[in-house]
Amino acid sequence: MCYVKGYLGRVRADATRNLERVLSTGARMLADDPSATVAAIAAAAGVDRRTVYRRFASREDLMAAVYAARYDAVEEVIKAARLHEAPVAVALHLYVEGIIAVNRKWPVETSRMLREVTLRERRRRLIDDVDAFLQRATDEGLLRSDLPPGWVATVLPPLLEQAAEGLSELSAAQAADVVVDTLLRGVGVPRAR
Amino acid sequence: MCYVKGYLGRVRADATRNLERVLSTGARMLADDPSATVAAIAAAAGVDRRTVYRRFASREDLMAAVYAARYDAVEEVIKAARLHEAPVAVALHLYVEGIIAVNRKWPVETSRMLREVTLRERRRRLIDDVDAFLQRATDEGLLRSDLPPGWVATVLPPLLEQAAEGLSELSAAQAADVVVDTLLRGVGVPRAR
DNA sequence: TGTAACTGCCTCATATCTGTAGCACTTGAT
DNA sequence: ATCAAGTGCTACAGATATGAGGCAGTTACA
Repeated sequence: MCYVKGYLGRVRADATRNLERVLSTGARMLADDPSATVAAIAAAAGVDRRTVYRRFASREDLMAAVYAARYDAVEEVIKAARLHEAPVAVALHLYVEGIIAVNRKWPVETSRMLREVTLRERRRRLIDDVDAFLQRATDEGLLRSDLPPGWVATVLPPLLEQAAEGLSELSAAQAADVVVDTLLRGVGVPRAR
Repeated sequence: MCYVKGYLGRVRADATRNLERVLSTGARMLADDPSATVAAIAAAAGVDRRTVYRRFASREDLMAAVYAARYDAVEEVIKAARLHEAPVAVALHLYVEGIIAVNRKWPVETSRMLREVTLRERRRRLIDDVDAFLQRATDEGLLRSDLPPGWVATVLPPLLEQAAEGLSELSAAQAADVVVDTLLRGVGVPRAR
């Protein structure tokens, strides 16, 4: 169990700052190498290893906190994009732009399963939300309906991941333009028919 | 140094069979979890851990052999697709289908850097080959030229990876149809203009 | 059938990572 | 200024992974 949750007393400002540093640095390190040691993460965050263990009960717990931080951001993006009510074209663009930003801030790979049940449920819900949106986008005529089921849902996450790091010189909004454009229209030159 | 390389004496048939089992099983295991232990790989291959170490000088050496096996397959695909001479549309389809098959047989993630210099050079050369091909495809009017440089090259590998495992009920050729179609034309419904 | 190659199993040393403990010290809030 | 919260440092035990040695037993090939 993470020490931060449930802690209701007074917390010093530098303590929370250190904690955020550990979280964001940990996200970067774990994204780069999922088997990064706690010592390496602590060193990169400019913090003693012991300090990490004072905040997080275990390495697994730290990872869970990183995942949770990412899921927080993703849920906010989905909420802001109003995936199940906004016009599909608008929602898609908002979602793409938001997730690219999230991928840059929390670049962790969440596909690797984690023991914590609540996290897996959150992940499942997020996937379901996006699936439902893509279904709606198909029903409303934005997306093609002649593709293998789940193909767009499968392709979208890695696409957003590549956009986050591959289009690093572009802002999230600009990168979203590229992604949505190439996703919908493809990278091929339209041929006269 | 891998024991197999440079070994010129007589080799028993079951020995080479065991070696192939270790390689392919290792590829699957390492793809699933890059930090899979040698013991786990050996157990999954139905072989003693000691046997693995008799063939490969170290864990790193085993990984290098797996990478090399994948690169062998990729190079063969590139050669068969005649990336720098065949008509771009044909070459693209052959390449996509071939790499999907390779991804299914050798699902290892090669993006993680390895110490061995020769492997990095091979990787570099493969990337350069594909880059050159994509440039030719753009010059010849198959691919759009108004996209950020390198965007297609960035997107293609993860796309082929997802196709290999996401479209598992399709053959490599059928999956290639889907990939090429959605890559060139996109997943959006073409709008009247 | 005999021989050489190969394997499985048990063991061992070494290294590394995890998680915990105690103590001196610094820093922030009041 | 004082006190409590928080940190850095050193050290330690336990677990686990890496390689390597030895030996009996088995299997392919002549």
